[in-house]
Amino acid sequence: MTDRPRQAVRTPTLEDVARVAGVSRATVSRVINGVDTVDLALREVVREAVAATGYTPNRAARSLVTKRTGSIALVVSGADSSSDQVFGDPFFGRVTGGVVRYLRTLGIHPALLLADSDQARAQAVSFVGQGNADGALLVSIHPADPLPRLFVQKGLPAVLFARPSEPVPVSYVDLAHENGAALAADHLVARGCRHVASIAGPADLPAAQDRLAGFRQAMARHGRPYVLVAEGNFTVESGEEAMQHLLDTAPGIDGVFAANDLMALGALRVLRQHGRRVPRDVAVIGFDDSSPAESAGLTTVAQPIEEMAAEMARLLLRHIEDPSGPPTSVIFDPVLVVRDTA
Amino acid sequence: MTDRPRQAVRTPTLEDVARVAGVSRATVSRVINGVDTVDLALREVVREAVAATGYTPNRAARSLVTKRTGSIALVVSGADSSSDQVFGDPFFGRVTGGVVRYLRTLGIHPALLLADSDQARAQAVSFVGQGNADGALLVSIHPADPLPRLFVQKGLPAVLFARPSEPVPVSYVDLAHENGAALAADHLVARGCRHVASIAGPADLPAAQDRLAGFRQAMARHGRPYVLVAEGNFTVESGEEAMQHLLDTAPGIDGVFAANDLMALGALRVLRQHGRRVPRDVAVIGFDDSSPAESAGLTTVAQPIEEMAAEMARLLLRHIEDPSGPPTSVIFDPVLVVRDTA
DNA sequence: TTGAAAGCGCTAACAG
DNA sequence: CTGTTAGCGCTTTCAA
Repeated sequence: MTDRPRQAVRTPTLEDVARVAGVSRATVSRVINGVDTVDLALREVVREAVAATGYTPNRAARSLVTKRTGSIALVVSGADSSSDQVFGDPFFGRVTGGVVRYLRTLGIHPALLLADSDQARAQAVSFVGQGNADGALLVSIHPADPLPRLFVQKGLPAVLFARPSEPVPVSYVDLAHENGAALAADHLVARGCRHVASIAGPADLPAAQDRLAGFRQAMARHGRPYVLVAEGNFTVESGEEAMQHLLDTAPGIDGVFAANDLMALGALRVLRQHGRRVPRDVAVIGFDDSSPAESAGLTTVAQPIEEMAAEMARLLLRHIEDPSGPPTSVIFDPVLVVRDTA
Repeated sequence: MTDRPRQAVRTPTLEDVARVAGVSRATVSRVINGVDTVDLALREVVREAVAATGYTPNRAARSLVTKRTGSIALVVSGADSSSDQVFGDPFFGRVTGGVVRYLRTLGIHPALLLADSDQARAQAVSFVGQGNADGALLVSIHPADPLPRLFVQKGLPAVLFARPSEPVPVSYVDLAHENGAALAADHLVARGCRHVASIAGPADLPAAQDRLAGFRQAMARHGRPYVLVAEGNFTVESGEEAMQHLLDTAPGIDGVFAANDLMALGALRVLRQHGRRVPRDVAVIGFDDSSPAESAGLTTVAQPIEEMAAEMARLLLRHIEDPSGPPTSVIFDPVLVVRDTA
């Protein structure tokens, strides 16, 4: 209690630990970094010294010599225009939550960037290019986002959420969209639906195409090679129009699979306007398990977003660890969430 | 085209710039950092050398000597339990967006932390305590969050969104809740409402209290010193119950101000169940301008969240710049968004 | 006004 | 297996 340091408490350094432990700085460094060529006894001594001094590595100093920052960037890439509310989007929210929760177990906290213009994209690239982060997690709303390519071209470690629409040699996590659609198909058939249709998403979206293909294949397996399809653009309105069109074409429809929840919700509305009871007359299944789906009681196909986000981070860390490793993709299986509409 | 460097392109350092400019490292450093004791001519020479080399400061090296990181933490502090979806919350989304957009103009990208447990809070504190960030932006869902105090106790720069429920000597931005409530009161009165009631928020929430007080005061100014009040807890259900209670007590009600949108939505539902037409029979105003309010066409009081977020960042940066400055608060004025319900 | 030199705290050869 | 030594790239006295 008598000999406090004269000045404001100086953060302990390696030097201090070394002195307390009676070894050299290098040895302490080795112990800290888990190099296993250190005598077991010394290891213990050092550990105690670390505890005694309350030492924590200085990241700047370490970073200066290792050329690594130990942190990563989470780049959220909305559409260039309507990106006003990107961060409020529950999808981004869940991805972000998954990433943050996983990374903090490793003591790392991602830097958040928004890439909603060419300038912002350039900024994001140079942010990690200049070594402010060791790599980037890229979460785009648009599969044709130019950002992935920019990172790959500079040789910067990056991992995407969802396969890009144009092939880029980069790691990503994605959903087995076909399987999700198959889940919906199986459920509809099991319910006894005999006249099943699908509201598909935009043709330029890989995910939308996969969902449609998966649905068709599954229906074919059930002996229904032909499926009536109307195309929407993932909005509620387009879902309404598509449903209207479907009804005009085939009034006897008793099952609908929409490629996303919003369109399913639109379909629901039109169906009810036409006096169809859901699910009794017509069963409806969406995709995404978004929050409107939940509040509307929509049966839907869910993706394990948080797990996918964590895996994304894991992949990136591995890439940073071993930059020569090949691009990898990890595909997750969806789950059917049965609620009131099917 | 002939003399490329033999190895992978080395990032240019101060040394390189100095050589090109024909001056010392120190001079370049001075120019970079805007020290104005440098000869104008030299200044120009250095600038050209910087441009020629494509130099960018190495943050780790700079940080090592200045003891500053040049980055800040954005700590999102949900309730300890139900924080599953914090990042999906549109409120956090807007705050985050505002912060990110403002900071990126300064080339800084916040590290995102989630403080949803004592351990996570400790981690957040030590993250900035150990110099991984120069300060923290604290966005709590709960005004009694212990986090602000933890930061203040350690003397770490922090700025809050919203005044804490217990006084803590810390800077914050907040809304003039009273004024917002007054806006609602004025609007109701101007519409001709004669029997006005309010659904208040939880009594332990400063904001809720301010809203109620502001509403009462404004009504008093309009010669209506007495206002019927029912208390809710900011959920839709509590809004329903409160409205039911209000209707039981005073069936002649023709105007309702709810302390948040969710309760207003609940009120709306009950009102309609009872055959009241809105806004003809009863006018309803909410608070927050949340997205459900928008989709429901609810008239509501909006806060300029993005601007508040930007100001929060500005305050923090100023604090980091001058740690001796006193805590400051900046209060923003709300705006009435008139939609269909009043 | 400018340069030389020290040193921030750490890791990584390289000897021993 | 351990210690010595040399920097990583930058800012900042201190002299000149």
